[in-house]
Amino acid sequence: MSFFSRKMDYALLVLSHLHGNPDGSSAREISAKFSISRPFLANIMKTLCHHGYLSSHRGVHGGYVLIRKPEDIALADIMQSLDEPFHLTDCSKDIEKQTCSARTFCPIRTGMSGVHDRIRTILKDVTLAEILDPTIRPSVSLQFGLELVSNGTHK
Amino acid sequence: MSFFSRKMDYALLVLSHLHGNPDGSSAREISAKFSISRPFLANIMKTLCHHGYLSSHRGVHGGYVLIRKPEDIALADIMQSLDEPFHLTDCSKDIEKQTCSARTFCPIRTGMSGVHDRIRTILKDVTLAEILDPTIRPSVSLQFGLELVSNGTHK
DNA sequence: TGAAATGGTACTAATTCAGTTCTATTATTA
DNA sequence: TAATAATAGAACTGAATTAGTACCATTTCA
Ligand code: FES
Ligand code: FES
Repeated sequence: MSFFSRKMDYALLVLSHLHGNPDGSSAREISAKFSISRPFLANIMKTLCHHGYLSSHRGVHGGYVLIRKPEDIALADIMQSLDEPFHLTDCSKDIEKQTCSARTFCPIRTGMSGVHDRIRTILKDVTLAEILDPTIRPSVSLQFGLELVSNGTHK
Repeated sequence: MSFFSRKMDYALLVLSHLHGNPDGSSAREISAKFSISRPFLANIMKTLCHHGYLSSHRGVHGGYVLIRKPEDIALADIMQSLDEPFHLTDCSKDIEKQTCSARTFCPIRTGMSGVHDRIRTILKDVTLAEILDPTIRPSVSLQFGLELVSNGTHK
């Protein structure tokens, strides 16, 4: 299984396409362009509209328009709207409610929580704007820095 | 669905437990300690043994021993051994083979590839050693730095 | 009035995940 | 030497999730 569901993936295509088409576009157009099942894509676009990413217009020349700024749409947001919030393991959900039976003696609890946070930081940090134009983010160079340091100390 | 499968999660518990028990431990012991289905856990341990993380000893006082250094076991390795290598989307697999039909005009191809790399970097970078003792890694402080910088320029 | 779009909901099929089952082999111990 | 407790290996099943359909209603416009 992929990390991102197809809904998530298709949603990013939709949002990106609509960003390039400020006058809007319909489910038919987008499904044709990317060879995606039309009714499936239509459902996804309904959901995106419902969550305030798109505005809709019915009728013959209807369609959807992107109404949120790409900089304000984080991957974590889309994920939460379409599927569910990110969590690293089953236990991650439990931990907040403190229901995991192993929590008092679990040898990986703290470590996993750190990994959880690192990935969640990426998902909250990366926006549609960066997906559209990966060069705009300073975090790219920072990430390379991180990679070099860790190789130096660790390998 | 969680990012890590249960197999992955249980494997980390197994490896951590065995690190704390250098004389080894059996599937029975570990399944009892963490309340995990014994045959399921046994399968996981077989796989870990098969991939060279553990050595096994049959018979009445048999069991498994951790034979790889925690610093040399990255999350990406375990994931690959138990499930499949990390990939962000269905297309991520295709892209290497260049079979994705949208690849020539896909508006998110480069951006997604960047996200893919960032997450994969974490999975390759974080080892069992860091899971066991999250304070040992310099990347923790670096990560906080990254968070601060990105908040400063972006929010 | 008919075609083309979204709105809403319920349903189905396919796939994956989680867990089981069974038989064989090895080693210890009484 | 027989019972027991462990791993080895493979096939199988049930449950859950994902991916995709189907249907009908409503809106808009030509
Ligand atoms: S598995 Fe739940 S706290 Fe570690
Ligand atoms: S979806 Fe395959 S290249 Fe973008």
